[in-house]
Amino acid sequence: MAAATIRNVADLAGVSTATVSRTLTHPERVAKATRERVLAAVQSTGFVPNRQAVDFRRRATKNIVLLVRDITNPFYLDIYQGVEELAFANGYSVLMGDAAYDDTRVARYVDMVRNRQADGLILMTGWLPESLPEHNLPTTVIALELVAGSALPVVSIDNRAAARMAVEHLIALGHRRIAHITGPMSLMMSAERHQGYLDALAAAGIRPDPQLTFNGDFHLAAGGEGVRAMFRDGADFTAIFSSNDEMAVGAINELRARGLDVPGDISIVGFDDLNYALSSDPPLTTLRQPRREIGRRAMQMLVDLLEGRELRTRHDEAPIELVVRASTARPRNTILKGVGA
Amino acid sequence: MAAATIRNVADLAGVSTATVSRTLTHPERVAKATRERVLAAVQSTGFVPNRQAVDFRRRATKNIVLLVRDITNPFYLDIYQGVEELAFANGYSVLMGDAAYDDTRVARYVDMVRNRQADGLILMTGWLPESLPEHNLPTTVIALELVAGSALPVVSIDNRAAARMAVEHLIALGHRRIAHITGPMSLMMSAERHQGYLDALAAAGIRPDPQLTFNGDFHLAAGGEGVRAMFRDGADFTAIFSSNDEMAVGAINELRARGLDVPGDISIVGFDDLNYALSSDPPLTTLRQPRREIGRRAMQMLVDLLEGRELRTRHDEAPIELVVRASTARPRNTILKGVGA
DNA sequence: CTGTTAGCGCGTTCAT
DNA sequence: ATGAACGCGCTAACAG
Repeated sequence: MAAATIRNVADLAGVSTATVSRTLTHPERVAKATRERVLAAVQSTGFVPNRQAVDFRRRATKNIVLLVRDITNPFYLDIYQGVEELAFANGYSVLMGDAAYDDTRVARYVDMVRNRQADGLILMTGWLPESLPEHNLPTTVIALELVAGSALPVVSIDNRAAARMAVEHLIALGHRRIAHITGPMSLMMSAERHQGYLDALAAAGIRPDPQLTFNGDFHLAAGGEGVRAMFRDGADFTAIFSSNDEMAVGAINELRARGLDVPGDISIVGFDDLNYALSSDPPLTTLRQPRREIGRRAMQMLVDLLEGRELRTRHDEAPIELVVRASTARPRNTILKGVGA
Repeated sequence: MAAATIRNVADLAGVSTATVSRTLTHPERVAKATRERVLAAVQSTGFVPNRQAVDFRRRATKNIVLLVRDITNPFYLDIYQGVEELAFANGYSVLMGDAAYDDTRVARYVDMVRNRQADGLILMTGWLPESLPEHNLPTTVIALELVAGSALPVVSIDNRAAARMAVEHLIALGHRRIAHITGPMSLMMSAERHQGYLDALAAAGIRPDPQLTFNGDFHLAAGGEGVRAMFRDGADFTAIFSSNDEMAVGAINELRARGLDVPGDISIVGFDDLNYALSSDPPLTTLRQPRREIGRRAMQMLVDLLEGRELRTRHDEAPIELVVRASTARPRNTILKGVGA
């Protein structure tokens, strides 16, 4: 049962291959009678166009590459889902690539697009190898993981404003000694979140204490390390803003191990709203990113680009929401003087 | 800077396109002098073979589809990493598909292989639509999520033996009233794990109590539901074996909410060793699956199949390890009569 | 409206 | 050892 080709269909229907092709791609340009004859032949042969041949001829693959910084981060899953959803709706398939913090891997995935294995690229690495100037890139959209100094179209969130919102929540509860566990400072978003933290402090007239900033790496262990480091330095704080949920959980576990209560002794706000946030004990107050929606928008942007449509905007910003759960409360032993609630 | 074609190279080197092609694919069949001339021309034109044309000609795409049951499950991430690692090393790319528990989606991804968008398939759904008899499948390897009655090559673990190991650990600690929160019983692995649970009980001469089995669905909430249901039924137990970590965490949270201590009052063993297990409080005793290695092996098997090599085995079994952490301990108020430790 | 003709870019016979 | 010629399966330009 070798797959039927357009030739078989043409012979069976008594027409040329061109007519079969037309019937399938521009049915309105074919006489009704002919069309029906062709369709019947397609049916009876079980003909399915060879996608490889079609794509070769059209010089398009209908594949796109979604390149992420670190595939083991569950964070990307919902984004993938959003991307896949819109890709599917537009007839595209998604190739997921793992940059794994490695320049050569990024380069190879970019080459896949150049070599016509894919039509476009959604970049979520947060960086671009120096050897790859962006004007030399194929059709690309950046999602979420901003690349410093890039002029490529992007779908993101306002990290600075979001971080500020989180810290303002703590301030409104009455906290003034607030620590920040950051992400890797080489990533633009980490710097922006730290800036938002500083913004909130400044707006409340709180002088930032350098001892209360710990540079983490987004992994669980960094949360505990941060807490340990700050205690070792004799730091004094009643709340922590962690730049992601994973480190927040690490921090909670470390605090617990030291006999401290969350939020009784220390309040914690995370960032992301992963499953972690819900399954942790106590459930985490955190910033929810509309990940799936971000995936959708990025893919829509890429499709628009690929099909030559005008872009509504080159910098799309998705909304962030503060989800208040049980890991934040008023500080103990603090007399609130008309601050917020 | 239109991309150079083989024609340009041939002209520049003063040879035929056939010779250029040969130089690139079978260098030994070309005279040294000619070869060097061709290679120089390749250099100076910056020629890179058009992958689409090559693949079309060779009738291969160098893509494979990794189809998972539910993409939002972080469980698959490490497997993906292993698959991608070996794919990358062998010049393949990975298309990750989300079956989302939906027959038509499975069929669609299978069609992608049929339509030559990919060369092969790694199936991790745990089921196959009835409309897709497996003899009608493209080159396929099953990983981890066994399909009942399938004869396809597979990389998996011994779920039954692993579950037995977990329950024996509890028995060795002195537990005798042990509950089991299962996965969806429509999945073969859930049934196997339950069988392993029964095996361990039987070997220890413990009569299984139907009241102590709760059918979950692998989601966080099911853990809590299981605990609630068993308490409502007046069940009496000192330990729980949960068929995955996520439900184990759900169970812990529910027990805590009822003022019970883990492992003081109730011991819990999970399955998978996801991040959940480490980040939970207390850290979870669980069964570690070598996920990345499983991914590697499955991809190696698929590559072997695709390139016509002999398979070492059609049923590869990866080793499982019991990781003892802090969620299990001896039962309170129980006098151990020479049982294990 | 339909058929003929001409490739897309490459790998591979089959001669030489 | 090399080149001419062919074809993978399909679509698009051009006639008719």
